[in-house]
Amino acid sequence: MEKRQKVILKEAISNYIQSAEPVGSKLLVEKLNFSVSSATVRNELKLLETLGFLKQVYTSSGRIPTDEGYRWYVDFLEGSNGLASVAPVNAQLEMIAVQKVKNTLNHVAKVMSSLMDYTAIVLTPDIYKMALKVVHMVLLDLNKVLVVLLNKLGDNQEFVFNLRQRMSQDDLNKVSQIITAKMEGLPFFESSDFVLRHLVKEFPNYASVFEVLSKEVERLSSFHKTSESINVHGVSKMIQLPEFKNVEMTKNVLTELEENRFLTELISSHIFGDDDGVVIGKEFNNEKLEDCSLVISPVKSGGVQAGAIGVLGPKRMKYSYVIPLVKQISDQVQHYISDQDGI
Amino acid sequence: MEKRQKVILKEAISNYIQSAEPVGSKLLVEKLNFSVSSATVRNELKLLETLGFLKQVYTSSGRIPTDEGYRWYVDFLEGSNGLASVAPVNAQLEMIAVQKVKNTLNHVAKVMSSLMDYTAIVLTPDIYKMALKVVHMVLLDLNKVLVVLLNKLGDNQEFVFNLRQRMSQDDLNKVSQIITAKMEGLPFFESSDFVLRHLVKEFPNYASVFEVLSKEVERLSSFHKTSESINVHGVSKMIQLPEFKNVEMTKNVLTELEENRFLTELISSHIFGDDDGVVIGKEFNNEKLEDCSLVISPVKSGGVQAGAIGVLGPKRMKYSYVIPLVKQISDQVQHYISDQDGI
DNA sequence: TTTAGCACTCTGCTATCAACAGTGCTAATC
DNA sequence: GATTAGCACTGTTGATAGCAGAGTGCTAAA
Repeated sequence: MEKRQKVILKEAISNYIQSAEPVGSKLLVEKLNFSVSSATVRNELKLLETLGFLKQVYTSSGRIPTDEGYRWYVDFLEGSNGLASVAPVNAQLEMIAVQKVKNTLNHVAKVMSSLMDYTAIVLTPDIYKMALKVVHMVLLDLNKVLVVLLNKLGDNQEFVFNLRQRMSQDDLNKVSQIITAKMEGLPFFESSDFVLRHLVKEFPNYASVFEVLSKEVERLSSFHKTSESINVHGVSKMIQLPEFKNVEMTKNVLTELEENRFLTELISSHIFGDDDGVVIGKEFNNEKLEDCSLVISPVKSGGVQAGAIGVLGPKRMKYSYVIPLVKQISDQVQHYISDQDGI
Repeated sequence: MEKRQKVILKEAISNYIQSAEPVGSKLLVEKLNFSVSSATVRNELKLLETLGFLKQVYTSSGRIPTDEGYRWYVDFLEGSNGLASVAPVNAQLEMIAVQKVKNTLNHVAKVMSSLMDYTAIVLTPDIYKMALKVVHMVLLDLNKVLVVLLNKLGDNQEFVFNLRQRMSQDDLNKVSQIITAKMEGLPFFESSDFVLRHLVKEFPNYASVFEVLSKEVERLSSFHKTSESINVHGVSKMIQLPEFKNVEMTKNVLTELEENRFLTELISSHIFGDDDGVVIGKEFNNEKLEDCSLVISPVKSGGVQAGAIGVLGPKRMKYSYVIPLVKQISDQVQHYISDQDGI
């Protein structure tokens, strides 16, 4: 592609992103201060159409970008330094200090959604894959035990279960030590089934606790697997955008946001891949989201996956703003999380 | 109002609820197997319109209910035994056993939304008003402390804070005992500021912990006050209903569901009132919700407020199904919660 | 009190038309 | 060979009109 074509394509796409109106040759000549006529631009546009970057809404309408067009645009922005640098958003993020990672990320999503008209998404840590650091068990009530799992990330997670027989806090301390010794470094929910069964035999006097705990963890796992680990903010602003006049599309997108299994898996898988973290239209491989785009950035802390933040909007998204914003915020959050854990 | 008028009004409203189409005199005669002509029904309809229960969409269209009409209808259903009895929904609710109340209620909302096309809302317990039973503090890390608040309801809530100086678990146990002794029965977040300041003087050797804790609680309070205590399921199904063709209305409702302060307060206040738990259209005193209705039922456990479940839908809601359903489910949940706490 | 009959009103759909934005093509020009 | 002016052509959009249909309100009779 020649330089002029690139300039025209870029201008056409960024114009459409702004106006949501198909752009024509005349407008482009004006915007670009070109010394060529609209007819020349028309020829170029036609070429860009055969290349698959632009399309017409109807015969002899102006052009709008195809998915491939957006993809080229995003790659172009990322290649050249077309991405605006975004000022840190300290002010609103400051209150996030000491918090559980999950709460922190949810708050971040709220702040982020206030900075644009799209939907902010956070994926909170996958507790199943987290390496255990230490287990604490606290006797809350006569027979109610709070289990606190502290992972290597410095983040904690709790759940409660009922004992069948009375135990003292001292006993629970011993049990906690036993479990910690066996499971340190392992992902708790994935390994506990095997380990606990083993412990039942090894420590017959605590067999009852291990059995109950084992069953409880199993039950919790199946419950957690079906429950949300995704959090969403700013839907109401997004659906005011012109593309959401289409009720069918709106319905589809909201459905995917509510029954979030697809998005959860997509984001999870993208976190570990090494792509640019932008998914455009058909790249979702999901009809319900084919009019949308998603910008994702993982949040790590001390080399461990702490979660991810992302932005879902129409394909006609202000990539030049959103991409650096998401990166900026994920960087900041990473610092906050690392700081508070002293890693 | 005479009997025939009541029959006509009831039939008109329930018909509109089913069809979403204005109902006319001819249709009513058919449906009711009346031995009178459509002209007679027309006269009655006119009367019902002057009484304020029905209105026309335009001159000489069929009738649709006014807010007052819906109100009459709901009161009528509740007065007569027009409310269908709903079979218990044990199957899906069984997995909720030992869980924190918050998780339980969220799960219930999901199940409930699967039973209809409206939005299920749950309000989780207001931690600010809960009477404290006991405080546990657990040393998680070198300087990280997990605070566990157990309330009279048997429900627990945790938060984490960082110590300024090293302390042993033994010290923390003492501190926990001191706080528990002072604050038992009080609402923790509302009282802790005052109590903790006092403890700083009373126990100089623990002054530092009490100070840090005090600041932390203050920070957490302001954070929690702005955070959600509401949870929502089934929006995507609801917006497929014909009333949500109107984009403006959809936008309004989604906004209120996202920035849920209004709904949160409304539901909270209704929990303690002694009305029937149905809010219709203008009764919201909120323009954004004036095309909606809300059915709420509180969830109590051992005399204490544990939260609330509700259903938000269009005014044209299947009250005869939703009202008993919500009550049925809230009863069931109440039993589950009470059972698990052994109260 | 009820009803048949009729004029009247407003919607919702379809067709038609003009304005217009923008294209594609051709032939002329640099 | 690249560029451009000119023009015919295409499809959208918005306004307007016409028409069938559903449903009412009113009147006069039963």
